[in-house]
Amino acid sequence: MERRVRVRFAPSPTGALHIGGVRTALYNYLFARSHGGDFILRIEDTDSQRFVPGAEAYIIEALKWCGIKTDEGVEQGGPHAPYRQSERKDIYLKYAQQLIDSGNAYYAFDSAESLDAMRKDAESKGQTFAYNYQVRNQLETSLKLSADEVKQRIARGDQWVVRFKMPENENVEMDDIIRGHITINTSTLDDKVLYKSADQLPTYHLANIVDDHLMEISHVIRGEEWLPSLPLHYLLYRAFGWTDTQPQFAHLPLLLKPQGQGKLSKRDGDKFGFPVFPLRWVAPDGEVSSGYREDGYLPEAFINMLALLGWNPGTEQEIFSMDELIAAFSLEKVSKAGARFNPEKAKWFNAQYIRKCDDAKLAEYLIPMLAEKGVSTTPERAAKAVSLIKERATFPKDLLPLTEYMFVAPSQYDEKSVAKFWKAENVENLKKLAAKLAEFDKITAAETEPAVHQWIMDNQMSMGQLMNTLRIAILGISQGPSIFDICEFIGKDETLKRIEKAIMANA
RNA sequence: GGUCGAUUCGUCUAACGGUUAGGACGAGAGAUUCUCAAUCUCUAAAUAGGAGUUCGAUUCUCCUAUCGACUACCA
Repeated sequence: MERRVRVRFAPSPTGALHIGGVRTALYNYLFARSHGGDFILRIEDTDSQRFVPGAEAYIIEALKWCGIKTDEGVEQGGPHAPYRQSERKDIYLKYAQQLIDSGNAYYAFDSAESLDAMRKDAESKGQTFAYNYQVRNQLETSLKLSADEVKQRIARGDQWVVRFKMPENENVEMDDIIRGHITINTSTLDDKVLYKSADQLPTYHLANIVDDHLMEISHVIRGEEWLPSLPLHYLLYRAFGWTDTQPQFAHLPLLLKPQGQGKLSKRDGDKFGFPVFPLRWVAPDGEVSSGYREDGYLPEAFINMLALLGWNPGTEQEIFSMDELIAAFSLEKVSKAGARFNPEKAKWFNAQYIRKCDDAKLAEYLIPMLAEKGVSTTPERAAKAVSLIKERATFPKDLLPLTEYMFVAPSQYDEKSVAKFWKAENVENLKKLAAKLAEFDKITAAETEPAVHQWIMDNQMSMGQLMNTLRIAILGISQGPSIFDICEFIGKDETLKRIEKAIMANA
């Protein structure tokens, strides 16, 4: 009997979501959709210290921009609401108590200071302090205090936490969809805190297992940084008696910095000239980080690029729509090693998507940019201009410099181009060409161009020299799409005017 | 330090015991064009090292090296 696929993306609202987090969300989403399952957004705000206002709204907006739609979550609610752990705080203590009653957890009364002291002490001896089976019986815990003593201490307001009682010397056998079988001995693990006294909230470990269970999560797809906690999580499921419905796990490889060492961090984005965040983010301290959206990346390109960072369908296809990603995605094809982020390839993806984009859609980017330059035009004209140059653009902002000369006559002429082509003979021929062009009712690439080419050959002029001289007169520089396409676009009158103006200006 | 994980061109990756180790980005060269892009063609570029297992290892095992994650009353 197959369980319904239900996955969750469970970020902490401690800041902006970086692209590693977006990729985790994406893989969860792709997995859910490809199995006809549910994608749930749960906010894990159990750390009251690190909570950042605005972070949750950012996460929601980022997922929307990416086209990742949530089926249940903080925004739309659902059968397991609420989806914000701070609003679920009442349910966790009960489960912590259940673990204590079954002998799988205990109260510990150590103060933060005494733990610190023990850590320092161990460090000074060159050892690492671990709160485990070796030390827990020497410390103040409910394990050695009587039930009454424990009650009294809690009643009188002593600080306490609930810790998991990690079994001694037991091999935990685990399976990961991406990494395969993993074994670890519990003696290397410590008694993790499950419930914090500081803010009366569960830690990640407890809240995570309880909520995944309650929300009937079938697959946990998360970053590799969680792999070391996997045995704890397995043991927690066992302690609760939930092993039969325990989700399957898949730990994703990390995203690495483009240069140097280490995983991609929130700090290195703008240092290397590319964003690490999907959207622009202004931190509470005022620090601004750039975003893919604001830098001109199309969400489809961004998602396509991200999907292929650590996953590959095994074919040579590289351009995928979201639907195609859903159809092709499988966790088994996710690679095991960390992936270094490549900003150059990200640009290439964007250029591919600009090219695929509708002219009318791109015109929507162009029109306001032209307006800012004092040029007003129709959507049709803008779309036509875009169609001539869109394969040369990487970002929407490239559209303006690429089309501006189609709307405004050049006011200056590129020195190098002039030096190369603006010669007396060429200018004479240009004047003749202007007279020739004047004979046409209107200029079209389809008819005028072959006619002019024939005329140039008949008159034994140099095609390259004359065409580039014309190009300078029309555009001011020797660049751009076919010159007759541009002349057709600006029209016969404007073409002749620009030729005349160029001759005057460069006389 | 300990535990766990990873290791194919500069980068992302394919090849799940038998291939001239493939593709893409980037780089270089050429073709094309009225120019610049684009496009097309071509080139350089990799199995971390060492032992095994096997008729045969990129692929399986072990060791070494390197990188990474984790080692909080953070997630």
